[in-house]
Amino acid sequence: MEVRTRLNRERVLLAAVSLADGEGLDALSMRRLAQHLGVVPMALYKHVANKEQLLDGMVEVLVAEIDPPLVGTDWRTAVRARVLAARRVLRRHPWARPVLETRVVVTPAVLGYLDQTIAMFRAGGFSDDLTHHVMHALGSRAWGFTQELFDTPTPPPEDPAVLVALAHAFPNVAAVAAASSHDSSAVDGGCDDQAEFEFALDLMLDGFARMHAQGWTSRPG
Amino acid sequence: MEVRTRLNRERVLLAAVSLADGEGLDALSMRRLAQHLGVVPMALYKHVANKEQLLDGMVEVLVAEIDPPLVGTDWRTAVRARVLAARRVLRRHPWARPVLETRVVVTPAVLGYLDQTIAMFRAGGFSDDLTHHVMHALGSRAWGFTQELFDTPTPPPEDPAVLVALAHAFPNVAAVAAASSHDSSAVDGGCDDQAEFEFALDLMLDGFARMHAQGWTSRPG
DNA sequence: GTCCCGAGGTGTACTGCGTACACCTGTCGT
DNA sequence: ACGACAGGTGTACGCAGTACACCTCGGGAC
Repeated sequence: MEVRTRLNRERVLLAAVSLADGEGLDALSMRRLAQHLGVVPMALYKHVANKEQLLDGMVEVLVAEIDPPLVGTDWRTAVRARVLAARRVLRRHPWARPVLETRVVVTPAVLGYLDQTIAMFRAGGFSDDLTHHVMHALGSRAWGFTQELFDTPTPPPEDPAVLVALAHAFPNVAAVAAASSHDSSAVDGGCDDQAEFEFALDLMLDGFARMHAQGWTSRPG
Repeated sequence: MEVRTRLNRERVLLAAVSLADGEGLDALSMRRLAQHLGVVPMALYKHVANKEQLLDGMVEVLVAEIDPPLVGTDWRTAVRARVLAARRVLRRHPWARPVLETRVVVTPAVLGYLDQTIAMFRAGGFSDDLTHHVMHALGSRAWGFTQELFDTPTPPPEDPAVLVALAHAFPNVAAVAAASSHDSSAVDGGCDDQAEFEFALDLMLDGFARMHAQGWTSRPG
């Protein structure tokens, strides 16, 4: 179509991100990506080794979008802000979660992010031992997402009779679901993801603070 | 080969589980599954609607393997035991985590599991409100797994020079990794997944207990 | 005993995927 | 002016999931 500037790794990665943003992860095939770039599929392989490395590269782009760490605050504020910053990025790019979940090699960009997060705990006086456990406990929450029990929160069935039957078969689920839809923060019977996320995050941060204060050690001698 | 008994949904699901157990999730294609059953691929579609529902069915099989809930104990013991029971099942079936992560509809089997777990909190006197938040906070941990930051714990590079360079570039990661490999519970420089899991689980259960004791409510009025 | 009907198994075919491999082409250092 | 080589091309292969038309039995109704 237009004047086709030379391809390069960055152009490929940005196009991939934009395609995944716009049309979803399923639409991101090497073929479709090439088409978007006005190029033949195999041309991409001159810039990324394979699809796996394309996805790795997309994660690089992602990480670069996360706001830089706060400086000059206590560990808790810093960690909380950083995690929520990561979360904002992930929410802008819905494809990011499944992609992160399936990464298998740790790229330097990812290592850099982890390093900065770890640095916050260490700067806050956490022992390396405790920091290690704490990072594991955070798990994917350090990226700003949680694996929910299920993605779609039980699409309400058309037939009210079905709903009644469900409520009968699973009374506890029903009761709790009812409680959550009375919640003021919820929009329409669903629940507020952000509030749930922060609830759990603060729960963990509280726990971390307490253990830190008590001089916790993995060797309970 | 042998006398081919009639196919049915259960035989298909069990064969799928066994194939995934033995050869990994990647090897589980409709074609290969059919082959294992001595049948043509399209025959499977008489018993499951499509691959997605095959995977849903495999989760049913999984859930059925989880030990039944303890009765007559406090909520904390019951929840802890149940989650660890789920974890044992998941560890027997490495394919289960990625499959659970990608499920999109909630089948009755899954709802049943959730219902039982929710019941434990409610029986322990948790408000429906708190129970709701607590279940979200548990997230995938209720299934006995956590999304780790990355799967393979940084395969140690052959070249020691690379390792030194990495340690230089990411000093905090390096320090914490070093601390974890001194840990007695770790085997060979890696870290003990089970210990990390229980650490985080107990952290959350502690938090839950504290909030419950304080009569926590989502309306901080 | 005959017949038919429907559940269950078959065969063929389509689209789309990732990517190997051989090839062409335009640019730049000499 | 030329050769090398980075970057774009074309063709092809194997594997996926699955639509659709077909065949084949085994068992109930008469």
